[in-house]
Amino acid sequence: MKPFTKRVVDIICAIPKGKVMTYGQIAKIAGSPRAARQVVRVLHTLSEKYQLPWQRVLNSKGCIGLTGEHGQLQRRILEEEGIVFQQNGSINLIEYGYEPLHLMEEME
DNA sequence: CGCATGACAGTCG
DNA sequence: GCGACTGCCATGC
Repeated sequence: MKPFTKRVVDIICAIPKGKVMTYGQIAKIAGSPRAARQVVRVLHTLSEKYQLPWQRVLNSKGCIGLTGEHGQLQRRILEEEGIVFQQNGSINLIEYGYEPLHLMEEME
């Protein structure tokens, strides 16, 4: 596990219940502002090996990237977490977006 | 070792 | 505000 990947995992695990984060946000905090793709890969790779809260990770549009059954499942889980979806099918990042500022302080 | 890819993001028209 | 293009970086073949 590379440092970046580990960092991403740590950040994702740090997301509290009822909050969500975007791939770009996670990537930026992890140390690579342009590594949203790697965050995606980490989720794909580790979500089945570890118990990562992948359902709390969304894209910059505040919407789930999946449209299949996994997407439906993710949406259902988020609703269980207390998150309310908007009529456009996305989530209000202003309210549910999680900003782990304490992690950024450690970076400094 | 080089090419292709990916649950994305940011910018441009 | 939305659709198309490009950038990024690790992983897989």
